[in-house]
Amino acid sequence: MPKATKTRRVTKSEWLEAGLRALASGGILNVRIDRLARELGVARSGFYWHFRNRQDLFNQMLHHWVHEFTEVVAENEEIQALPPKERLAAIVDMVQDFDLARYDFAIRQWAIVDPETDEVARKTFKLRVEFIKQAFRELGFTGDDLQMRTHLFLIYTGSEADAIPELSKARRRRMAALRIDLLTRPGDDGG
Amino acid sequence: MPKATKTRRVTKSEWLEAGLRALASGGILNVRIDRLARELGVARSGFYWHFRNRQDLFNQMLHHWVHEFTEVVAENEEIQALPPKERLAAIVDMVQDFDLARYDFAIRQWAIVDPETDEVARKTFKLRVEFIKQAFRELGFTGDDLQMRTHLFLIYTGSEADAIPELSKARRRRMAALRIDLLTRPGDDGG
DNA sequence: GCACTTCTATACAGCCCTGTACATAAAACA
DNA sequence: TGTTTTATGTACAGGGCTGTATAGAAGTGC
Repeated sequence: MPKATKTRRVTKSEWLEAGLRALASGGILNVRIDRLARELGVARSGFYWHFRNRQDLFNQMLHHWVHEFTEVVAENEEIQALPPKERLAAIVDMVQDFDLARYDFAIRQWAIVDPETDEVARKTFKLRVEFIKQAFRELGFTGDDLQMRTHLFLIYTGSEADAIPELSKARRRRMAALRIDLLTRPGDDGG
Repeated sequence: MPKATKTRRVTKSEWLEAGLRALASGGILNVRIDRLARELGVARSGFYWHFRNRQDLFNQMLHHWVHEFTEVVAENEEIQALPPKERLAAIVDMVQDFDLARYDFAIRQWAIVDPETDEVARKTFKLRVEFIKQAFRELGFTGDDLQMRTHLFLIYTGSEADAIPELSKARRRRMAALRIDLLTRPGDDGG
């Protein structure tokens, strides 16, 4: 029988995850070390063993966010191999299933205030744009039409969870299918 | 020649506007009375003459946000009189011209943390949904298709300024026209 | 000019939060 | 078992921010 430890121990990952939770629910200003410590049930001192200071945690949270989309979606070979329309549908599914947009909101707001975050966020969003644009390009869209469909897809997919939280999963799925149909429908010019 | 006043005077509106600016750029936690005072070039004491406390300012900021959309769009008789597709285009223009979505981001994040704000924000977003849905309904859409188009329009229109800030005004206009064309295009079933 | 209202500066008490120091406990490894 | 690594609790200094008290300055009406 394992003896119950007297003093709780918290790993670096736990601090990072607690920070990310705080970021998602209240923005970067809500990420306060003493509150994370209270939430984790320990004193703050352990935090400074894992991180130099608060800014260090911020940097690592940003880094985590940058790599999440890349690793889960952009470098996912199964998704890459799908034909474009199915690829878009798969991305919508993954964003929903893994809640991949849960920090986007807070990051955007953080970027307004912090230039370094702004630069990193811009690059990351640009990467997403290129990734989605490629799918629509393969479907034959070009120019403003291509750009418009890409933005419409991305903005919706990235904001749905926050903007429409009360939808049933079934209806969400039906509407996602309809949405992808509409977004991939040829234009008036027959292109 | 008007004598230069020695001590600057700040109206209630100025405090409110400064608070809203702080809200837009850093979320509700960024709204700090001493910072507003510094920005306005006065001491904090005047604030407490106009507002009971910080929460009182918060309430009035929320109230301001609620009424902005209603007064500028929903109660605008000229817009109401337009045929549905032109009405949607006019709303897109107004959101852009008056930057009507500038607090939406921050309000959504605020609502995550504060139940009262959540309730008010839900009602306000619901009002917008009903307003836009009416236009798509007049265009003949129903059911999931109606809901899908309404959400797609609203989420995009409400997030564009934050998500795609670097677009030229001309291109933004061209893409808005294309977008409305796509969103109002009949479905596969010919309806 | 004089009272009255409106707003301001200054000062204070108090809480929240960060970062550092340091002694100590628990786990990992020898 | 003893040593090293990995955390932990407690304590302290200091800045940030809120709300209150109070006296005074600037506009407003008479």
